[in-house]
Amino acid sequence: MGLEASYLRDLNPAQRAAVTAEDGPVLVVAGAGTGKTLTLACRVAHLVDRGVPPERILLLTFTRRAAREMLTRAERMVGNGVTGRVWGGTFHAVANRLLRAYGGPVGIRPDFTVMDQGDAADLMNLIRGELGLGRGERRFPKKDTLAAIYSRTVNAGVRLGEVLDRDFPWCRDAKDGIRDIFDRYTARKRERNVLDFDDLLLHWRALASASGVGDRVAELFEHILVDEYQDTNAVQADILVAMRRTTRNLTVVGDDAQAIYAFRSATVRNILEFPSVFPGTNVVTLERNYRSTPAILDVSNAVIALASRRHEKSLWSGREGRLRPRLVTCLDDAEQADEVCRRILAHREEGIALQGQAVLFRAAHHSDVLEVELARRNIPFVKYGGLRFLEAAHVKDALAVLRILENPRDEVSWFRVLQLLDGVGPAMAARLMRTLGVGGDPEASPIRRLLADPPAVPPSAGSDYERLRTAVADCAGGDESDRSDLVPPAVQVERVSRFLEPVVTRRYSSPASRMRDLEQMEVLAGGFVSRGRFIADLTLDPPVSTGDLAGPPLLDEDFVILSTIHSAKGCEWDVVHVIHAADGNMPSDMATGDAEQIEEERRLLYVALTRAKDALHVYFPLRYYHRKNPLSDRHSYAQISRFLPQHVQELFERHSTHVDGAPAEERVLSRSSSAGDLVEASLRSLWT
DNA sequence: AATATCCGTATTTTT
DNA sequence: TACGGATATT
Repeated sequence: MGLEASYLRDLNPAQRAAVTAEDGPVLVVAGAGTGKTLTLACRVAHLVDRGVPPERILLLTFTRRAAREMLTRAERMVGNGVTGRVWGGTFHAVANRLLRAYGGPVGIRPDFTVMDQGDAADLMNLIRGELGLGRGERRFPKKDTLAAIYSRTVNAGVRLGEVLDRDFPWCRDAKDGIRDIFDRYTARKRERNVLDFDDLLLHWRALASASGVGDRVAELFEHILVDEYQDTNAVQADILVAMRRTTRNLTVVGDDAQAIYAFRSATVRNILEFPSVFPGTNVVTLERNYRSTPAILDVSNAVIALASRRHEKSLWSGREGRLRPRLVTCLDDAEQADEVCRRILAHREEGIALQGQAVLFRAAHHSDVLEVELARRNIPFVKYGGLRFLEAAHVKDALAVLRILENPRDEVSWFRVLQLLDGVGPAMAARLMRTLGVGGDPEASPIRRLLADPPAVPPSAGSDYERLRTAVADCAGGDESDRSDLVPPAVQVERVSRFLEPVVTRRYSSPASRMRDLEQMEVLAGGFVSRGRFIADLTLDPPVSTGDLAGPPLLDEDFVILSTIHSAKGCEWDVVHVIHAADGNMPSDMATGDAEQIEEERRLLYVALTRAKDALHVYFPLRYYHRKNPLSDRHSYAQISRFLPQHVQELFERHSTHVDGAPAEERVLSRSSSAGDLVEASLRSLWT
């Protein structure tokens, strides 16, 4: 055995087997906290060490953040600056790059723009309106539903009828209309030179499967590595098969117990069937957990043990410590927020920085009350998941202006931009678009017409309109030919912000913080030389948070992470607080349709619990107020999550929040007015 | 008559 | 945030 790289010495035998596996297909089944990231990073380092050119390695991850992290770790191991040449990123980001470079032969123009989910929904809505659907006496699915049906249909490769029957039964009657919308939707994207997220995958598959160019693309890479394989869908699996037609060097890593993206058509079949799709697969299983204490692992194992499909591996902890996780019963959401804040501060007193702590929840709005409480106590936080930077209305407004400059045929963006003008609504916007020639003749130049021969607008819109024209003129480089790249993207964002400022002030609440977001956007744009690249990158890898209730934390400042469980995938913290562990929230009422959905919700709780290294707190509010009137005392009682039955609860240390010495259960009794169901509910919380 | 605007309500999870 | 429905404004 020759000189052994130092990074190999620190691995356990299973990890080392995965890292040093021979060429050919490798499946690494890696339980939570078993050093999966380390193993993958090591394998990249090992391949580079063995002489594989870094630019011939493709590392596919679930987020760009994950790719960056792994390549940084690999860089520390080999330390010669070459890992920067590895192709790393999400399936979507890599598709974007490959299609621009090699897509010609399959009919892709290199200057396509990328539409995100929201844009796709907007285009669906536009078409829905054109076809006059939804104006009849029967209800017709709304834009977000249409986008969801479409995405599910193409990603799962299942016929529309089946998708409707299985997942959207209430939309079955609208099938004909939906088909018409989908027809127009695909035609429209093609005309406008636009790809949505699903197209990126579909066209990559087509590109890789094509003869000729497909071979060239497949041969770009000697090795392909895929993280979070349990959360890939059928199209992504097809892409890998097509990309591995000449060499079979493919390493996939995943854990079927952590599959939480079935709603996006991901299927664990990809993992289960991998060895039969790629015969001769070397299967390595990682079962030793380095992350969590034994007590935390006991609870996590107990939760996943109840899954209907048994999982093969059982995690064991390599760590010390038997401090039990805490299960805390609270009176309500407010008291839960109060208690979480107290525990966060108590841990900080013990020396665990805020950065080492995270609060996890099922749905983005579950942290609303907590966010207010954190702000009140001046505890800084950053929220991941939920309303993102790109979903904020003012950011979409700015992006829409950039989009019409980039692609003057982008009618969705025109429609949005024109309605920003004071006194212009949908009808006036549509008329202006016709006058500018947005929808019609591909040769028409709406930008030129806007500058040279502007249509009349209502007096109220006058000053907005003039500022828009100034911004467009500045960004377009002052004449009709598109010399956009002469004006740096950051300057373009600044010009657009100037147009938007009065609009933002007039239309939105807290305009100051929104203008700060636009400044943030300007900073982001500073890293780009091309507007097109900036827009595509922003769409594929948006910044993760907005919310600045507690002020935007500076990089060197300490802050708590608030995150949806989905966004917490792959992360770990010293202390984890899981809130709203109530039935209806976990599992979500929205996901109790069939057994498979409920199983996914169970795995979601499992993912949340296994993020914790040293301490775990699970909180359960007893009562939920009805939304209608915050002043009224109308409320109902929750049950603890069905995934935490008695014998699992016994693995926790149980607590109730106390105020004036009375535990939450007793205060419910003393405060409540009507007896019967209240007594029953509060008693139930004692033994369920 | 066409639009704008206000208000209350419901909102899963993400590339 | 985005909708539906009601009312206000041009």
